[in-house]
Amino acid sequence: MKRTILMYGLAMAILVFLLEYFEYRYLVRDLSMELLILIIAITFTAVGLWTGSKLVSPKQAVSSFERNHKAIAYLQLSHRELEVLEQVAKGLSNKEIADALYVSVNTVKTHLKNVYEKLDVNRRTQAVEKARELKVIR
Amino acid sequence: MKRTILMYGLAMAILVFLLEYFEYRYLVRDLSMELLILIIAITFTAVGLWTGSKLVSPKQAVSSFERNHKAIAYLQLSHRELEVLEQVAKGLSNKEIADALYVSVNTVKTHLKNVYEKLDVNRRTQAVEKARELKVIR
DNA sequence: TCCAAAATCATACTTTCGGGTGATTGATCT
DNA sequence: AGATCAATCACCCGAAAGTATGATTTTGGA
Repeated sequence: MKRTILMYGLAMAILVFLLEYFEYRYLVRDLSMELLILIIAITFTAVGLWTGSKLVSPKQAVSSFERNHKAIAYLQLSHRELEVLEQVAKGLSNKEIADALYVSVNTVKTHLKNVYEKLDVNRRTQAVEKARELKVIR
Repeated sequence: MKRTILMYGLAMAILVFLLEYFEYRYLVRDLSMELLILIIAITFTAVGLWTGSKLVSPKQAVSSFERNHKAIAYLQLSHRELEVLEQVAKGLSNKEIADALYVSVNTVKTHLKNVYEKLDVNRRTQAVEKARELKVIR
């Protein structure tokens, strides 16, 4: 980002210098003033476009998921509850989650029960829905 | 898109004209040649940036969801099955889906059974997962 | 018009979920 | 030392979800 801006500054300085020096000194008598301006205009439009694309494209390239820690804190979701919720989102059954986390099914159920309460839902599908909306899970 | 390009062409023509006419005719003796070039360069860099943002931003502004009709066709998902799947993704229960679509719970179950088979899963949560991956549902 | 696919519903059965209640353990804070 | 909370597990029960099988009606094309 900063680098792009620096690059732009540098490129612009060089271009100004080159245009000034070469075109002004040697071409100004051969080329018409209109044509010179046109060339400069096109050149810097291109520079602007290029710079713009450099500045903008990273934003859309990154698949943006930033976990909403504020929401998690607000909802008072514990670490374990969050883990279980993530497994649910992957489509696992309680049994599978239990095996994955090395706990009993009953523990998974207890965690899920708490999650449902905190998210104010009463089904795993709704919990996943809501957690996604709140950017609590991917 | 086409409009933006047209706008750019028009703006550029006007700017070239203005710069040519006013600055060249009246300022060229007051301003140094270097300064004139600098002004033009900055102006068209700005134009380039603006145009670039106009051309690029729509892509990222639109929350891109294009239903993958090929996947639907490949999976042989019927219209009704897709509808049920969408309701499931919203977190509704079979009963709620039945009410929403004016059919019996048994019908919903039958549709879901077919969906599971076609998606090669055996739970609603997995079905939603997979359907999302395949861009079959939002 | 006829056929195949889609849509509908039913019945029966098994498994999974969700809700309720209660209990133990370990860590942290006061 | 006592209070608090996260994490763990158990048992029960009813509701929901999923499986299997079969049947009827609609409907869109050949």
